[in-house]
Amino acid sequence: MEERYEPAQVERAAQADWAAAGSFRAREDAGGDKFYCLSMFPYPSGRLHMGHVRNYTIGDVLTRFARMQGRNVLQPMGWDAFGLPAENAAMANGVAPAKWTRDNIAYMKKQLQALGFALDWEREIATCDPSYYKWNQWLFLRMREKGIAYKRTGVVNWDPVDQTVLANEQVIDGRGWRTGALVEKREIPMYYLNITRYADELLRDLDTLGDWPERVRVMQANWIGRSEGVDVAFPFAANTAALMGKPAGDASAVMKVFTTRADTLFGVTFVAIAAEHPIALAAGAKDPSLMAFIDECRRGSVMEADVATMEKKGRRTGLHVTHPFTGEPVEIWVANYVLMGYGEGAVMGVPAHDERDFAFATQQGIAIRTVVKSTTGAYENVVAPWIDAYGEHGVTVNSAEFSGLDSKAAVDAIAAALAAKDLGQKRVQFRLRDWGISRQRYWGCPIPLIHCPKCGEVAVPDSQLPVVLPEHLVPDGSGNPLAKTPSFFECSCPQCDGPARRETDTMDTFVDSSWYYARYACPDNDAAMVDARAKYWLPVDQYIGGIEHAILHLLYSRFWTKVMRDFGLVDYSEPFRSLLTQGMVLNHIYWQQPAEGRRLYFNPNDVDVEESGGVKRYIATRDDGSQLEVQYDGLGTMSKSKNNGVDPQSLVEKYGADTARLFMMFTAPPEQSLEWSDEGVQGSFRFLRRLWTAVHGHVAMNATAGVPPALDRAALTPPQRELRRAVQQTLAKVTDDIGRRRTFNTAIAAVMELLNTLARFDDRSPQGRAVLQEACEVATVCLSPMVPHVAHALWRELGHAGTLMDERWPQVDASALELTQLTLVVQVNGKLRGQIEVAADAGEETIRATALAEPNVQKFVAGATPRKVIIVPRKLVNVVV
RNA sequence: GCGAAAGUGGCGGAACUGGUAGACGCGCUGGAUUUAGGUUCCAGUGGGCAACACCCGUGAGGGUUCGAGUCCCUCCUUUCGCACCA
Repeated sequence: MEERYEPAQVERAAQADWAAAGSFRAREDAGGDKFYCLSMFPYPSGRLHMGHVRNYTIGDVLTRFARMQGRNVLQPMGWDAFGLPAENAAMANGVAPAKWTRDNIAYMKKQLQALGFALDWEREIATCDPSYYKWNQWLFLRMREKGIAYKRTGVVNWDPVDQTVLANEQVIDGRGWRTGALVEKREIPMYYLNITRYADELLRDLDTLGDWPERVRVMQANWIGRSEGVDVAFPFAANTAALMGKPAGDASAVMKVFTTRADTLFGVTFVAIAAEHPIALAAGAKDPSLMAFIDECRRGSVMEADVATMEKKGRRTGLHVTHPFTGEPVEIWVANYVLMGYGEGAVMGVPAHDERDFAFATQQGIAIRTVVKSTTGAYENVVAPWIDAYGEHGVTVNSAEFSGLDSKAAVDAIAAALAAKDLGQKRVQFRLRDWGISRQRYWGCPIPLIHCPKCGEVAVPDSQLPVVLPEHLVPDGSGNPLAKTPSFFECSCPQCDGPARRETDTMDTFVDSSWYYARYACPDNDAAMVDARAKYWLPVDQYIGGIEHAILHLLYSRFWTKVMRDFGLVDYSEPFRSLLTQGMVLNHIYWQQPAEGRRLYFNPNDVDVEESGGVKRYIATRDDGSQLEVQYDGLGTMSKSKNNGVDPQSLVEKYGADTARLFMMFTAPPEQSLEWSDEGVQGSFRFLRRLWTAVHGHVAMNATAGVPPALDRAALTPPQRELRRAVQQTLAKVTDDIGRRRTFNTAIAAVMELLNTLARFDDRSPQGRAVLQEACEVATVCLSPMVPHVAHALWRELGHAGTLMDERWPQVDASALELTQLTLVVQVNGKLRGQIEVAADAGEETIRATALAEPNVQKFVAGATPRKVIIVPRKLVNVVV
C-alpha cells in the first residue's frame, strides 16, 4: 500500500474498475426494490459550476447508499440544451448555438465523469436532439386537440430599436440590454397551455407529497392561490354607456370585477382599470392627456416585481359606473397597478379596508368609507383622521340591509342579493395563470403548426414530426432568425397543399424540462414518448435540485405529468415522490464602478483583504498585474454576472474529486446555502489524508503481525469494548444521517470523531487489531457514498477482493451499544450544577438520592426541601427548590 | 410590494421529540518535528474572571415553562421566488 494518499492515481484506478465492471448501468430486470434517483439536469453553459457539483454529489451519495442497501438504482443524466445563453454566445462569438451547445456538452460530460458520479450514461439525453423534442411537439398537438393548448394574445417586453421581444433578464432598469432603449409592453399572439384547468388538482395533490419540503408545498399553494370570491358587475352610468356604444341597462353594459371581500361592497368609492382596458382606450381616444398617461403605463417591463414596487399612479376618466345596490355613481380611474392580464383588468376600490386602495385614495383625495368594524375592538380607528386601512374581517356597518353581519355572512348575503339582480355570483378564482409557451426565439423546440391563407392554422401531421430546427443559423439580436429563413418557414399546407407559412415561434424551455425525467426510462424509443420500461422506473423516487426551482419548474412538471396521465401515457399523478431542495452555493462579491459603463465584478480569487486599524481594504489584482481597490458587497450566489464563481475543474485537478465532494457534503447540510471557503477545502483534503494514513498504519501493522483474527466479542478488554462501541455508534449514526435525515455533514463529522478516537487507540494484541480492522472497515464504508474513489482503494487495501460498491451496507451490532453505567446531568432550578454516575437500570429513588447527594447540588439546594424533582430518563435530573 | 425560508463563537456549522449550547471542521495561540517556509503531530481556544467555582451568552424586545437556540407574539436583517435566465 502506498504510504501517501495520491488522489489522481486512486481516482483513475477506481474509475477504471467501475467502467470495466459496468457498475453504473441500470437494468429493468434486476429485480428488487427500484430506486430512481434524479438530479436536475444542467444547462450546458460551458463548464460545471459548484452548484452542479453540490447537486450531483447529493444525488450520488443517495444513489450509492441505496445501491449498497440492495436497491436496484437508476441515476441518469442529460442536458437542458435549449435556451437563451446559446444565442447570446452566438452573438458574442459568431458560433452557431448548436455547435456551442454540443461542444459544451462534451466538455461537461468529461467533468461529470471525472467527479466519479455513478451515472448511467447509456440513457443520456439532450433536449436539443430531434429524437427528444419530437415528443414535445407530439404532445403539444394532442393538447391542442383537447383545447389544453390554445392561442390568444399576451403581453411581452418589446425593444423598439432592435424590433425584438426581450426576456425579463434582458431588461435592465426598464431598458433593453443591448440598445438601451426604453422597453415597451406589447401584445402579441401566443400559445398557452391551460394549466388553470388543473389548478384544483395541482393544489389538492400537494397533500400527497409528504416527502416534499413543507416550504415548497406552501410556496406552490400560495402560487396557485385559490380564493373564493364574488364576481360583481357595476352597470355603466350613462356617460360610460354612451362612450362604449352600449345602451344603458343592457346586460353587456357593465364593468366586471372580482373580489374576495364582497362584504366591503358598500365601501367602494372608486373603480380602477388597467391602461389597456377597453374603456381606458376609448376614453383616451377623446382625451390626449389621458392617452399620454396610458402610454406612460405601457412603458416599463412586464415583470411583476417591477410592477408591484412601482409608484402607484392614476388618472380620473370622468366616467362612471353605478353601485349595484345604492345606485350611486362611482368614478372610473385608470391606474398603473391594475394589470390587464389578471382577472377582468379592473378592480373595485375600497380604501377603508384595503392597504393598496387606501394608499391610492389618500394620494388622489378619493373618499374613504368605513363599512367593517372590528369585533374585538382591536381596531377602532375607522373614522377620520385616517391612519391606515382595516383589512381584517369583522362586522359590517353602513351597509344598508347588510349591516351588522359578520364578514363571512355578509359575503354570502351580498352575493345572493347580487345574483338575484343578475349582477354577480360566487366564483372560485386562482392566482395561477395559464402557461404562455411561445418564444420569439431561435434556439428552442419549433411549435409544430402551419399557417395557411386558405385553411388557417393547421397542425403538422404526426407523420411529419419532428419539425426539425435548422442548426446552422447565427442570431444577431434583432428578431427571430427563423422568421428570416425562408427554407424553414416556407412550406405547403398539409390540408390543401397550397403555399403556407410555418410557425416560427419556439417553445419555452420549461416544456423540455417538464418531462425529461420520464424519457430516461426509454431514451431510444423512436415510436413512443414513453413505453413499458417507464412503468418499471417511474415515478422518480428521489428528485434533487436547487431551491430556486421550487415553484415554476416543479409546478410545470407536475402539470405536464397530469396531462400525460390523462392521455394514458403514464399511470401516476405526481412525477417526484420525494424532493430535496439544495441550497445555493455562495461566494464573496467584489465590484468597482468605472467612470463610465457598468460595474465591473472581480473574482474573489483575485482579491486580497488588507486590514489596518480595524479598517478593511479590498485589493484586486487584474490580469495585467495592476492593482486597484474594490468594494465588498457581501455574499451572493455564485454567478457569471457577479464573477464570483469557483471552477470545480481547478479543485479536482489540485485535490481530486473526493476532496471536492467531501467539502460540498461536509460544509453545510444540503438544504442550506453553502459558503465557499478555500481553507475548508484544504481541511477536507487533510482529513482524507489522515484517513489514508490511519488505514496505512493498520495495514502495515498487519503486514508484520499477521492478519488479525476474527473478533471474539466475549473476550474484549474494556478499552477494546469502548472502541467497538464507538465504531457501532458511528455506523448507526451514519446510516440514519444518510438514509433518513440526509444530513451528510453530521455523518462525516461522526466518522471524523471515530478517526480521532482511533488515533488514541494503541493496542497491538490480536483482538486489539481485530477491533481496529472493523473500525477501519466501518469508517471506509461509511464514507464511501461521499468519497467513493478513496473508499474503493482502502477497501482493497483492507484485504477485500471484491468491489466496495457491490458490498452490502453493514448492520449495526446493537449489543455493542449497551451501557452499564450512565452519566446524568443534574440541574437545580434549570441551571446545570453537576453530573452523577448511576447504573443503567437504577430506579427513580436511587437517581433522586444520588442527585441530591452531589456536593455542588447540595450547595445550591442549601438545606431547602426540594419542591419537585424532575427526572428525564437516561439524560437529566432537575431539582426545583 | 407579495409569497417562502434563515439568523448560534473570529468563520462554516452541531444540538433530531422543550432537557449538558458550541459536536466536527476552519482559523488562531502555544509546543514538538523541520535548515527555513510549508507539511505533520500534541495541547488550548464563546465572553467576563486569579479560578475547574460563579456570572453572562443562540439577531432585538416581550411571553409560556421546573427548564427555551428549539414553542408563541412584535420587530430587524439576509437569502430564494415573482410567470421570457435556467
